[in-house]
Amino acid sequence: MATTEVTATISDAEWRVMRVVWTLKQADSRTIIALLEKQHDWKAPTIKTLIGRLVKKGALATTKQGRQFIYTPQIQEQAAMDAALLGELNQMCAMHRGTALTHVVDQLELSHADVQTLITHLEQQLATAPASVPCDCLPDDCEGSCEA
Amino acid sequence: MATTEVTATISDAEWRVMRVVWTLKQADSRTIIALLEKQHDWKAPTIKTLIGRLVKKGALATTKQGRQFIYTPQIQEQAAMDAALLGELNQMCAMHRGTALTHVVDQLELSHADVQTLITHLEQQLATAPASVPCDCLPDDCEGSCEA
DNA sequence: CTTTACTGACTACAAGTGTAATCTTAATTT
DNA sequence: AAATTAAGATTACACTTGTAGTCAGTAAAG
Repeated sequence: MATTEVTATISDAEWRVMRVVWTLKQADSRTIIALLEKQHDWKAPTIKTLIGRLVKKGALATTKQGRQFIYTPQIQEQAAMDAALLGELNQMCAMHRGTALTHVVDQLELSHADVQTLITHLEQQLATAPASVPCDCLPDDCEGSCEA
Repeated sequence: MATTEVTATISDAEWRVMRVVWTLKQADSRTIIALLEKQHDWKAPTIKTLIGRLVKKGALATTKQGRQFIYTPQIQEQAAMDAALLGELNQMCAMHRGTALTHVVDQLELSHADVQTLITHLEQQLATAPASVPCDCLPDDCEGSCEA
């Protein structure tokens, strides 16, 4: 099956490559390399390696076009972002996620529309939000307050 | 200097160890190992290795207590969470961060108080929020719409 | 005092990652 | 046709990470 494989694990450096391909929708290696050489001080072979790994991982597809390849993203940017973020949060203490989000929101510059959307979604959650979310760092439930 | 070293890079597996020590405030290896063996199917030596790496990285401090060590976190949990999350977001396209946050918020269970706090902070941002946040995936500014 | 058991140290090892050089083949230029 | 260039493939290599075995020393038990 695997209708939508969001599974591919993309490393930090590879993420940079994906970002330009996502933005361009599709690109040949010459273009990718030119753009990334400007952003980082990466050598061309470094970028080639990253592209190759992304193809092997299934994150980029290739279409032979004459002598070269055209690379196309095989995973959606937004889906990858959502998954990465959620994965990160889910490995942290549940009790502190809310505070982390608040701190992060304070540090980010979000558009007016995004802030508005967030508020709307949060207000909808208010009704059903639990009074508290317990710490889930220990196997049994010490409620985050069992002293050693 | 280095008054507050939030720099230490903590891997996924190491994060699990930190979570129990953060929650217990301090612990000896016996306790850490007992708890983690219950959560994962890790062998004791695996956990010992992780503890050792965290000590080397400066994320845990040791206090000799008789034959054993007492391990104490050297970085704050909330600060580490904030930094990890912000770091993750900052390596993603600025234009899509807001949407990612919305999606993530929809998937998380946050406490009533946390949701309320988030709303408050977001409402404060509304006033100064820019109309839009441009894509920053390309070196020059193609506004996320330059076709290949 | 000797044996046992547990703690921490050392060693191991494959996979992933960041970074890059070199090689090969095919195309472009002279 | 020969020489140069460029694209992708192959190879390299150190460091991190996940996972774990083994060893050594000291304290506890007999």
